[in-house]
Amino acid sequence: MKIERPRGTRDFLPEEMEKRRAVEKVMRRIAESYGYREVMTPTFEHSELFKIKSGEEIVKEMYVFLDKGGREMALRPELTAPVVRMFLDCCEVLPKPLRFYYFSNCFRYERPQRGRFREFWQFGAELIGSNSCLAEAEVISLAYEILKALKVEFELKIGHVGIMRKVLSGIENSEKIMHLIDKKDVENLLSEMERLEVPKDVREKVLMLMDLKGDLSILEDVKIEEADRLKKLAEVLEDYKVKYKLDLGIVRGLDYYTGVVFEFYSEKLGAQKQICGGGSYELASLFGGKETPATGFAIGFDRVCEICEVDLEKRVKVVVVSFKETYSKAIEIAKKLREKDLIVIIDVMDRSVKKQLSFANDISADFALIVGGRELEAGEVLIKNLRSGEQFGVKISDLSPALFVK
RNA sequence: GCCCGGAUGGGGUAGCGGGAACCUCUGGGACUGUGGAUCCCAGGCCCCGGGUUCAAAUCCCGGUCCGGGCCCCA
Repeated sequence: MKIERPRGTRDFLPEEMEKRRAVEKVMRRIAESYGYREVMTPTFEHSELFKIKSGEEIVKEMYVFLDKGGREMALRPELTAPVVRMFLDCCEVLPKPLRFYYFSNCFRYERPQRGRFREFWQFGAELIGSNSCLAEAEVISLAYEILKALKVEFELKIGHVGIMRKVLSGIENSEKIMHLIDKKDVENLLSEMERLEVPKDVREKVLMLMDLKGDLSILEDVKIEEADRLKKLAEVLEDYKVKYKLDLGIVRGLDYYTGVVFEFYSEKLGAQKQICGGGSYELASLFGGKETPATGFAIGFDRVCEICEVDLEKRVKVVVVSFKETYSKAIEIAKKLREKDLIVIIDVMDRSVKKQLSFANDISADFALIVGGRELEAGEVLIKNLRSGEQFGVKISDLSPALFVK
């Protein structure tokens, strides 16, 4: 019986890994250029951590298990909660603000489909300790620059939970309304507001705000304090040269969001269009720590990999071709060339010269270095350019990486 | 959790009640010191379990996995 890969997981072959690593490298470099430093948290946490953040129901969507001590654990379904937990465990006294980034795999027990897997990767950043719109703008700019550097085509939508919350303040059970607003489910929204006996002026305001989309000017007539915050944020984003679209219909029902919320979308994917999401939140006090404002985002790494373009690092690949009687010399030469940063591959199948060259061709090597007995007598080896077919002898003492330039 | 479609050598496909075929691939050889072409030899498959039938890759049921969508999306 063959053992199969678990549902919703993937194997990555070298070609794909090379792209993923290249993408990862771009993300890291940009995050670091903003002063963000990498952190890493455990693959699993007490399931309680995620329940506190997202509610009891998410247990259904998590990989939960009891450890041998009977503790209930969960494979992390996301990284914001663990990072905040880590912050409370050991970083509360570090100079604020803290700038962290992370890149790790996460696990969710969901029905897989395009762009959605049970094991997936998130790249994200959290700026902890500031609640200013300058902090929010920086975080948005970081996500924006990363996606731009990867040549992703996207749309950035920015909203603010405070505005809608203000309008709905005093209305009981407003989470459901917020949820329906986020879903853009107008029909059910109307009936729900009717059921909750929401005053007419509030209903009209909700519907009006929901449809407000566009640039700064849409906020002109919104006379709510929180709108001024969004306005200020928008102004700073102009300085960052970030192109965005305000959308007050983006809300999010969860209580820990405190202000700005934003989402990046790409039309190149299927049903799972969102490639990045984030916002300002206050989780520290939920987890039993001192109230601490923070802003962060998480990029769906797998989705971005599907639609982005990166330059792959090209290292010169050389196959050292040898004969039985020259094999030990070939190893010696291969060793030297590897130290000079070339990729050097040597036969381990006791193959004929023909097969070794054929193999070099199959793996798209750039050069073959033929270590032959006749040439060795003159202290030489042959370098063959596998693209052009050109071949010439060179003294072993003169072997330098410069000879292997495509 | 729900709906639709699918699963045939390592990869891509044909067959859709009665001989499992093709392309590619992998290893070796023709050619024992020179790759890409050609030819030869070898390797390996009907997703799993049950049922119908004289006979199942083929029809039926259940499961697993994949793809698309719904729900969800922290």
